[in-house]
Amino acid sequence: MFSKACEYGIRSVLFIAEQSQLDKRPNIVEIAKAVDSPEPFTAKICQQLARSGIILSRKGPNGGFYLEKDSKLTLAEIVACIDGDSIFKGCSLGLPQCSAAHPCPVHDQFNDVREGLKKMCENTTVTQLSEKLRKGETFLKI
Amino acid sequence: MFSKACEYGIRSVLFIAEQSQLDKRPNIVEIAKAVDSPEPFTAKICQQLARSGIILSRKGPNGGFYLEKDSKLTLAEIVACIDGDSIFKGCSLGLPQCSAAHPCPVHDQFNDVREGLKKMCENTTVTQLSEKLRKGETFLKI
DNA sequence: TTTATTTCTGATAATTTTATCAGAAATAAG
DNA sequence: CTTATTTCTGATAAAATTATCAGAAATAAA
Repeated sequence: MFSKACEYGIRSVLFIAEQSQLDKRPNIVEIAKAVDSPEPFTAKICQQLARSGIILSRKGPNGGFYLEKDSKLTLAEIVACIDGDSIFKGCSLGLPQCSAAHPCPVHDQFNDVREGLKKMCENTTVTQLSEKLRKGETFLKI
Repeated sequence: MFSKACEYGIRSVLFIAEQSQLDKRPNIVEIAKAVDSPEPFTAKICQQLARSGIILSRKGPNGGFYLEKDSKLTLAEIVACIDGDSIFKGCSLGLPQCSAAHPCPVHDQFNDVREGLKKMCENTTVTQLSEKLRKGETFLKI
């Protein structure tokens, strides 16, 4: 459903969010270890997210990645930053011109699924998810 | 959401279904033209589908691809044949062990979406979709 | 001001997916 | 039986994604 980059990206942001709540600023080594992802690739992804302002970063000693204190970040924003919004918008059969007026054969069927996915991603906040993580109710690796 | 191969595969099968209803047996050249896909790549995909018994094929003059007369083929079977069932089953964050007992942070949220997608694909038949296509209510290219 | 630490940047490599090609195997039709 | 047509098979090429690496830029701390 998502690219590997996006999977690593979401996992990384959730870990960063959890650590931010504890006033920590994990670096790439810690992040990659925590979410069990390849370190240099994860670095690329975090840099992309930081460049887009999705997460914040600080260079130098004791630096790392972190989130704004009252971040309202949603899953949808992370996905759109890494994979683009074709998963929310694009035609399931890859037709360049697919719309209600000129629908592909599965347009109606997939519209519901897609709309459900979109709404869910827009309504799910990172804070909300990292809270469960902190409580040990959910897991980021293995 | 789906791979290019799967998109081409679904489009091809829908065209084959439509033509089968008219007692025709389109060959690869006709299929690729009708669904606007690269011919050799489409051939590979149709061969894979034929090998799996999803569609039928006949070699030689006047040969091509076709469907059983009373085929109950669903979208789910095509997708599973080409992309596998990870879209229906796998963890959205790519964790190898993700379950209700050991859930990833988005397990519950995505379970609903995934379940909706699965049900829809299992309940949508190719015949049903090709019927609309035949009536000109839906389109396979551009 | 120097040093250690860390993100950031650009180049490169490996793998997977997408796409192409040539020729063998099968088969219907003449 | 021969020929033309078509699927089928295996090899190969191109592009995209995934992954790695080396060094520059920034910055906190000594």
